[in-house]
Amino acid sequence: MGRRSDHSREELREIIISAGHRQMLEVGFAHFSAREVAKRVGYSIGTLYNVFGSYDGLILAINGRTLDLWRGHLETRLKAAEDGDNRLTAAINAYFEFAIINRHAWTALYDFRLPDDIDPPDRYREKVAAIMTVVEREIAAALPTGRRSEAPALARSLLATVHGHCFFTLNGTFRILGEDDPLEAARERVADALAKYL
Amino acid sequence: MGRRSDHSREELREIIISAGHRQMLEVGFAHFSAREVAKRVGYSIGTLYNVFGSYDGLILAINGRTLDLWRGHLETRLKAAEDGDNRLTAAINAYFEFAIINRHAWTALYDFRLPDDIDPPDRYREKVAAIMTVVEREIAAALPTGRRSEAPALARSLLATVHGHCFFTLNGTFRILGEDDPLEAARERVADALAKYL
DNA sequence: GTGAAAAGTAAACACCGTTCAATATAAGGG
DNA sequence: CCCTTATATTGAACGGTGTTTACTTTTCAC
Repeated sequence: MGRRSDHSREELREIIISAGHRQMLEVGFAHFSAREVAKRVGYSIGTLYNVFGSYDGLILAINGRTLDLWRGHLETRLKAAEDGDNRLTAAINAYFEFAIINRHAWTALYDFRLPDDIDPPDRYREKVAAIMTVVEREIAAALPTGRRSEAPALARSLLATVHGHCFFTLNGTFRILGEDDPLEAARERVADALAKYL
Repeated sequence: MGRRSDHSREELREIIISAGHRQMLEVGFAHFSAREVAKRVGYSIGTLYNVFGSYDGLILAINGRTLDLWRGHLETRLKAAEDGDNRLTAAINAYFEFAIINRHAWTALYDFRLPDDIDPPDRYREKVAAIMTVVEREIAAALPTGRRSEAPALARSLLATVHGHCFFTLNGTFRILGEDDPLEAARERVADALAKYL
């Protein structure tokens, strides 16, 4: 067959990413299969390769979708935060909440690694940076006006801090170690880091 | 063939784990192959399955080896720390150092996930707990005598904190975000958490 | 209409984890 | 020493994977 009248290339890309993302949510990175995605969208495996170039390209697109949704979730929760709420607490909660609800897709963000000598495409980097921007804004708002220049570095470090707690929650490490309130632990670490600015 | 006189079952297990660990170091989790390990040790793929039961069993054994080496590295560095050195700084440095030197093997600890409904065998959990014990001891020593009971929870949380920084360093997230001294950032977060005890 | 460009196909390839009937060796009792 | 039994080991077979590529079909501009 040749071009199908019902989908432009851009639409097809979107369709495949949606189906792929859904499959990632269901089966997780370890059992994800490009062939299975092709079967689901009713195209041949060859077409997937024409559109995404490689398996890695497909995964990057799917993980990119997850990053978009994650940032959206973060911003929604922050927008819904009432005045007087601790916005950083809301952000940390949203971080965990998204990861837990979208367990397999979130995990895939870190299960997948590009070859050592290849770095992620700009589109992907921008999505990561976009999440960082949200966090940075909140950290900056929590700092005294005169020390806002420290926000970027602190935000990176606190993102890593929260990530560590979230990761250990989802990969079972905290279960082994007997930690039963990792969310509270993460909030405490963030509070500790901000305490010295008061 | 039948039993080979030169290796007991226990020795064979050891030989396969060693070769497997070496291969993991070289090619990483994504390109790791049980068949390739079998080829390297000169046994058939069937024998590997007799010894380890499954692919997951083999990976667990190899990751267990990595955990053993990691704890050893930690303890060696702590033993070498001079009096007056900040022992926690030494521990954090050792954490990063091991992960960077053994990049692929360390990463495999987190790339691999058991099926959702199966939890790791006791032997594996004990190895994770053993590392935790080392960290806990150091955290306890850094706390005022009266508050040592808080050490376990704090140690878990700080382990997650350092892990987050180390993970973002090795998976490239920090490169995307422009962080160029993640080790220092991790040390600061640990210091922040301990500051309130002074 | 016609022909070039775009879109789509699926067989072929080389790998993978997994199983299992067949086989080879070792150990032990008579 | 032989024969039995338990153990150790094999490798072909199976169904799956990502990837390539020669091929066909469709679309669209002229």
